[in-house]
Amino acid sequence: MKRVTIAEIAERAGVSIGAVSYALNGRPGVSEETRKRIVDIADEIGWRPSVAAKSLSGSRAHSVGLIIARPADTLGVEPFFMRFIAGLERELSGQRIALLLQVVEDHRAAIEAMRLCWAERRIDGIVLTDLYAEDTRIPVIEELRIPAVLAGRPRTDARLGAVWTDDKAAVDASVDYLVALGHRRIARVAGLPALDHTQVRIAAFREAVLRHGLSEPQVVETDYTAEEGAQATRALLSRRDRPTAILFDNDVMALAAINVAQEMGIAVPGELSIVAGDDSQLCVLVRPALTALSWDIQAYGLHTAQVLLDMIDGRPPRSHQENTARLVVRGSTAAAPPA
Amino acid sequence: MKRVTIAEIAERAGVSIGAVSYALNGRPGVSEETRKRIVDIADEIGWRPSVAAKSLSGSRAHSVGLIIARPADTLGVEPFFMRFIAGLERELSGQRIALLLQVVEDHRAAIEAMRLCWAERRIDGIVLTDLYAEDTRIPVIEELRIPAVLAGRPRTDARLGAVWTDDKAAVDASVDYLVALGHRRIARVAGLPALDHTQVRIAAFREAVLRHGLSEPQVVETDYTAEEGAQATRALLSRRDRPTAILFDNDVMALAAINVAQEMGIAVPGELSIVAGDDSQLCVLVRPALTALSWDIQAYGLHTAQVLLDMIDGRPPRSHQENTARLVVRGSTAAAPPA
DNA sequence: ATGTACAACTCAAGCGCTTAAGCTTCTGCC
DNA sequence: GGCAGAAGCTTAAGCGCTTGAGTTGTACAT
Repeated sequence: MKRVTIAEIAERAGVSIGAVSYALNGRPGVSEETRKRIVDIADEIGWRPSVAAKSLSGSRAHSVGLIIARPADTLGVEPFFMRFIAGLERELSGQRIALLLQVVEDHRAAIEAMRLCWAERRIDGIVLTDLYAEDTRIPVIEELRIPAVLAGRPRTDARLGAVWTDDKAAVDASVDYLVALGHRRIARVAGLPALDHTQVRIAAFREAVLRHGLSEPQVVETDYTAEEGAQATRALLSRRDRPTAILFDNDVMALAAINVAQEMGIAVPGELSIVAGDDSQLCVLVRPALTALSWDIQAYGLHTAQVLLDMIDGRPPRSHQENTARLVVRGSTAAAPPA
Repeated sequence: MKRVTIAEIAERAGVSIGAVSYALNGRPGVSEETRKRIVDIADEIGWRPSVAAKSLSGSRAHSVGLIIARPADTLGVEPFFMRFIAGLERELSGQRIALLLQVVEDHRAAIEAMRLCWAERRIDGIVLTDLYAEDTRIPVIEELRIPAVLAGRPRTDARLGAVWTDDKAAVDASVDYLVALGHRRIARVAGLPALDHTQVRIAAFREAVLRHGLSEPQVVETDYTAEEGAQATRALLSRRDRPTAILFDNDVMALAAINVAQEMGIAVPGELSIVAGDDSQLCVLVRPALTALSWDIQAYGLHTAQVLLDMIDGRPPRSHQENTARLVVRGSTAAAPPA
């Protein structure tokens, strides 16, 4: 099966292969008439550019990398990534850019993978997720000068694109809502402390609680798993002055908390209100349905891809802010129990 | 930033670039001594092959494609894909093969994406998931002669690899178990009827029910969503001779069923036993915890990649059978209520 | 008539690697 | 001594495309 190349198009059109290249790439150098003839022939014989040849001469790989650094078994539970990827794709596929996915264990492995992909000229740019407050990947990105976009808060110290959402506002809204319901003892079960947004949210939570003049804010840090979520909840609910409302950093832990409360004979939402940090189908399916912070992850992916592609095209890095998550109220929150 | 090429290695080693190529690819044509010298220099200056150049000359793209054909919003819920991908990766990354992921709406779009990727020489092979009984992608794969592996039952009509699991045995085990618990009216809420394994499982279910001499098997087909799962459950439970046990084709629908039963005042597992078709963290987190068919999806991905890579290397397509899913018994199943 | 400018091409080098074919040595053997 | 054969290289032609420099042809001003 012989490959169809521009040489064949050139021959059929009776022009040089250079002219064909100009024509097919929409650059000046050929008359509109010739261009049309060439494009028609290309369509007719079903020509497609060889990415390898394009990359080799044009120095563009026509792919971007997404390197997810998480232990494999915690991945399945997160509905986040598939949605995010679907969003990325929506932008990338239109521009004929491929998405190179890698799943690795940790940041060390991610850095190695990044270096390799870049050295092999497999990718033109990279999407960084799960940003740490101190992220070892960033210096490497800078050193290698890889176009990169952060799925998270922009950094002042780096010439990187960023797509982010106002975590502080979302936390504020949740706390305000619970306070309005009469809650005075509100706790937070946070995710991985190393993650940048975990810190932001914790800070926002502290501030909001103090702003309302409530008692000393209680925060427990976890690794996002159901196990640690349950454990944290158990600890909080065992205290004498147990909270009447808890904010969780994702949905899985919030769900685990419902079970813990049931175990301990604490009614949800009668005696305990629960707010989940991520919204997913899970929140709707469970009983009581979980009040959750909801936002458009697919749009997040889409915009992330847009910012990255802009950078690859040489435009300056942008910083795009997504809409703030909305609090979707369901059955897991109610007025605080009478003191 | 100049790229490090084999030309530089050749210069440093005082040999021709041809010799370097032979040396680095472990082919005969250079002495062991020279080879070592070349490899050392390559390591020292941090040389990495340009995939583009390799592809262009060697006619291998060093990537495989995974084109997921599903509407984006149903993707998030499925823990399947992330696990599967993690498994694929475990094999691919070791061999420096990249995974090209695409998410498209339907099979028509998937075919288009396949054709394009192949024409552009972006991929060496492809993984097919979500096989339909009549799958329009297969003729295209055959026409283009793309090395491909089916994540599903082997087809006799195609020279394709396959990695699969014995769905019939798994369904049999579930039915046997329920019958042993005394259930005589068992129903099934199946997934998408177009999917090949849905048909296999339905057939297995019918056969098992009849084998046990039970009443006419009841099967409802759905699209896997919680909504249709709930609706199907509601219909089944509204019948005069309502089932005392229902098998679901995934976990989300089983969960929806728990809610429906609660709505209708039917106790789970007291009056109704529920078995979920997929196992995920969901099953453990919900109350009652769901009895489910559990299997190693990551291994499934791993083996799928192995079979595909073998084919790409020119070995004949293999058909590998995974371990049959085990029934993990949790709180959602119990002895049948007394007649 | 001559020069200038520009559009529309052609040419050929080059991207980084593979690989068949050719060229030197060196060894072994009759 | 002479020759086959092999080991260990080098050479150069690709792979399919881009792109800067060069060429031709036409229109228009001088």
